[in-house]
Amino acid sequence: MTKTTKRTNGPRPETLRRRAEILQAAMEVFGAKGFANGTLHEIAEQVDMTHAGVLHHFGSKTQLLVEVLSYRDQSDVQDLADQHIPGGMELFRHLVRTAFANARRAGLVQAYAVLSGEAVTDDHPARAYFQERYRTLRHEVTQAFALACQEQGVSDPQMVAEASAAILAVMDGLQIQWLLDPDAVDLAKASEFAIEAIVGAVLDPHRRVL
Amino acid sequence: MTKTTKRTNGPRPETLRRRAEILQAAMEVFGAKGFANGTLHEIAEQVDMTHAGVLHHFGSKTQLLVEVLSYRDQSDVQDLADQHIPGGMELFRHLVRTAFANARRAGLVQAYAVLSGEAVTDDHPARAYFQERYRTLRHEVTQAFALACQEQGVSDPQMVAEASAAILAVMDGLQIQWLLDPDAVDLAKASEFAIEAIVGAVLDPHRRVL
DNA sequence: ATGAACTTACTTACTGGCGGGTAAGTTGTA
DNA sequence: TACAACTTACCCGCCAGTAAGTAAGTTCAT
Repeated sequence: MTKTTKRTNGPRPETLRRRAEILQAAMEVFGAKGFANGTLHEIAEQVDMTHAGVLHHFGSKTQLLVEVLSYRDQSDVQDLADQHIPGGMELFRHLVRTAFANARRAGLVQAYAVLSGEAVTDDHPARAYFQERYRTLRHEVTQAFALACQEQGVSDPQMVAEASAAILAVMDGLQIQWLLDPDAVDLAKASEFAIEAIVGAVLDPHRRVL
Repeated sequence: MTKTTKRTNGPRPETLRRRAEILQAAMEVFGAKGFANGTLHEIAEQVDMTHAGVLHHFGSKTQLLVEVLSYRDQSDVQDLADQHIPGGMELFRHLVRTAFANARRAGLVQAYAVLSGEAVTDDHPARAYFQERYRTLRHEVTQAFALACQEQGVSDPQMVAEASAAILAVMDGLQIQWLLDPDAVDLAKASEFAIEAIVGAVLDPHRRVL
């Protein structure tokens, strides 16, 4: 087994491309119709295949969803590989930039909005994924706060935890309002404002307005 | 037709009670499973009926959903009839109180979270409802800001619009995180913090943190 | 180089179950 | 008598999953 190990060849490159196409189509369909309501037939149609063909690659609809989610994460990580993952104040600026970028990617935004909503239903296959995702994101934001706070000589873990969750929450919540009524809400600007407000409140916590 | 006007008697009180039971059950099922995934059978079961019985009252599954939503609004309005609808700063305090109350009503919270997520899918029957709902809520919050701002001599319609959307957004977004991971997020406290931060930023807009 | 042995990427065809909707009957109540 | 509130029974279409077949490609021995 020196060079020509007869090991099961990883799938051919053409196959990999095909799978990526399916994942892409699945993301679109689940985004447009939801997981429960989207059908394998519709996904298959988009890549000129039968639904049985899709099942050949992914085994089951549930498995397909799982792979859609992890695939997207994987490519995101890859995109960030060259750039470094920003920390401290730079992270907040990064989040704002993301909001601006999202305003031009309604499809993607809708997919995450729909699926995260569905995920809170009983025994949903994406529940674990979103649980983990939020946990991770909150952790990252918390770290950023820790760095920023220490520079400013502030420290209040409880408040930072609340603020971290809140920042992710505004972004998500604004997306829903924006998807429902794009003209009524300026996704990018509103996200920027809210993030700034929350970060500001953490760094300068001497206020009581209510 | 003097006393015994043969006018279509409003449905008998017993019937009204039965319908209310169905609406209640439907809210629970749609909340637990989503609209697409929840079944008439399951709803009917909860009120000891067949699914055809439910259809007898509401005609179709879609119609049932619509009536569930308007029914809930109706009772909410009724509950607030004695109390006055708060305005100005009092509204923000009211929202915070609502968040505290919601932390003890996971079922209701889940129903709204699930359905508002589903509503952004293509041609969803609840889309119009949520569109209108958010429009109304934003308007109310905007009014409250207008009042509070004029007391403080601030005015920036653009900012107020963003802040209004943002406040509703945080509340919704936090609900999702909380439903996914109740131990990781303190719904009430985080909502309070975020609302305070955003209101604070509007009333004292001389800051630039990013 | 070539053909046999095997694997991969599908398709066609079928199934089993479900879920919403409908039609026709049954019972109770005004 | 007439209508309201159901139930039973049925239909139809959809959809995930499976099984079996086929046409390519890959591997390998010769």
